[in-house]
Amino acid sequence: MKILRNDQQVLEAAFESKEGKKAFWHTSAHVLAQAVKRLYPEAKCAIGPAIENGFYYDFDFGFPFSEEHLRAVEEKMKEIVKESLSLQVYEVSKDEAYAYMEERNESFKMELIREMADDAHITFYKQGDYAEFCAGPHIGNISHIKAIKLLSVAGAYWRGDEHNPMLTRIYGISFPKASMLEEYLLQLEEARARDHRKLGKELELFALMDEGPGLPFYFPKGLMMKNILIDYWRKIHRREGYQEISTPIMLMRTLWEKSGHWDHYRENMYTTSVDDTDYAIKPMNCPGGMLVYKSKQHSYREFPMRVGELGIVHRAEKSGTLHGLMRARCFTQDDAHIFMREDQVESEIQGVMRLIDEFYARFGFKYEIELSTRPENSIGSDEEWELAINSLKSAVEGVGKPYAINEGDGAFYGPKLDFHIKDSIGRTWQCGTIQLDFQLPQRFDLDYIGQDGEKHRPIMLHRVVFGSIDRFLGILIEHYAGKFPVWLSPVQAKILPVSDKYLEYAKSLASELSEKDVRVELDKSDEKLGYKIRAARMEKVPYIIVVGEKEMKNHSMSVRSRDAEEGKQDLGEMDVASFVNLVSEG
RNA sequence: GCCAAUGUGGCUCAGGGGUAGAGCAAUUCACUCGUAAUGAAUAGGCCGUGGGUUCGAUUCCCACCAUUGGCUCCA
Repeated sequence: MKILRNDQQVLEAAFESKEGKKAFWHTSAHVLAQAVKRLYPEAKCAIGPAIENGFYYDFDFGFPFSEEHLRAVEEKMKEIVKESLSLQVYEVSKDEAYAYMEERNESFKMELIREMADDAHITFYKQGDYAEFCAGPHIGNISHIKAIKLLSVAGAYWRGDEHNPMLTRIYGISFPKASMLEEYLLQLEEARARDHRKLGKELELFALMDEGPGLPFYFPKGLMMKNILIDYWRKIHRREGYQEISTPIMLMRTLWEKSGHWDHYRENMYTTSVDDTDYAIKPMNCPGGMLVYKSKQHSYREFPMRVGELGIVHRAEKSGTLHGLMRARCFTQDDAHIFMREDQVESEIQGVMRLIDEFYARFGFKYEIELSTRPENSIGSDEEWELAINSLKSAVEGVGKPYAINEGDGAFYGPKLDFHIKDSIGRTWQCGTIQLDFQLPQRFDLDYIGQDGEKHRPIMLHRVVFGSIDRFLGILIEHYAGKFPVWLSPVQAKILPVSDKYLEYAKSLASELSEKDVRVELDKSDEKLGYKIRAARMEKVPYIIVVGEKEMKNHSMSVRSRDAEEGKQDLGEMDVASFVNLVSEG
């Protein structure tokens, strides 16, 4: 066992744990507040917790807080840390605590204290001239904070409520070692290099234009990828017995009134009017799907009836929330509605779970499952909710997957299972969901003829696997950092003639490969081979094909793989058939 | 929607009250080339949009639009 020799080593060891980091960052947040109070005594402190990566503190400065102020605060923090102040802990009564904050005019702190029990003993942490009440824990001395970086300034509502005043939130991170900060900043850079908006532009996949905020334009390569994802989706869903429909992008107001969207979702819908009739562009596919179901009578013999729709939906998301393909105003959902009898619910849910499992495995995604239960403002009877939650539970448990319960986070019309995928740099994204819905079948008065010859109401579930295909593509871009697997690459191979003399041969090779369904591109530029290779590598094309004198003579090609790091980039000379094989294996 | 920042050729960015600059990309010419950048030349911008201040604005001020980082929201 390693023997720890001094405080700093103990601290560094503690920093390895989640709790250790939390204490370290929480203390850093206090130092941040201390620095702010020294520079701007009039500033009011709100709250300042440790977060997953670092810490933040909310202040009311009473003036616009800029990047320059941020740098000044960071410098002040570094100064304070050098004072090597120890943290003192003591308890005071509620009245004493209140008096202390009142004296300093800390109105947010006062509000927090007012809400505490009258006989509460309030713990204070104090370092030098700065003290505040806090549950802790903290590190013993601020001198352990060897590296500090204040990362950004942001607005944040007091207590997270948009009706409250907006405070200035300062985000920062700190470490017990300077090298750890450097490493962290490198990681941030890596994440930025993967940003799907940056790669989307560089790889010519998609773009967002000023003329359509949140409305993505797909370029040929991006649409190629989207279509590949759709082809894969269709193949698997056909195999699983899904039918596919398409419903109009715009429908009359009366439909949306019936579905409840006109009342509950109006502010997110784009509307228009034609011949004095109101229309809405669909924010969801379900109501259209209901009309398709109702267009004929159904029998229990058709059940479970799985109806998919790759529907384009539009939602008027608030301007500040838009984020590339991840949060857009227009996207394609891979929806499906499954109509069934009560006794089919569990096995249908398991079927969807297997499908999701297969899909995510295709991309190497690990995922976690969350079960969201009844929220406060919900509709439906207790029995319905109980049945629905129990079916979801027993379905998940039957499959043997672990899951977390997210109490009260279900949709107002039913509980749901959410699938959170984890990408290659550890970030999680909510994609798939399975939701039971009692509301729409009722609102649309859906029925089927049962074995007993009577009419019954079907049970319906909504489900998506990709969620939004566009968003999923964005996640894939970041997950693979643009180095897509061969089957997903918009260009699988790029042909580089050694010089113009071999251009004709390169062209004939290109059409030969295209005929064999290899997505191939030809570099016609009059440049040296080294230049073309560099260009092709920056495009992250999986295979680079070089053709010159030798290849022309042998009717062959020299293939080089994108994976140069492992020293296996040169795959040597091969004929068309072997290359086509190689590509189809990838 | 709210807080803060940003907006300069296709891209990445510099500049700055007197009418704009680099690198890459593009085009042309020469070279016809064997595994990460051949050389030279040319062209390309109403400095996000609209107002204002000024003899003069891309630069300063205001409004708007879009983007970025957050908050809120995310049926």
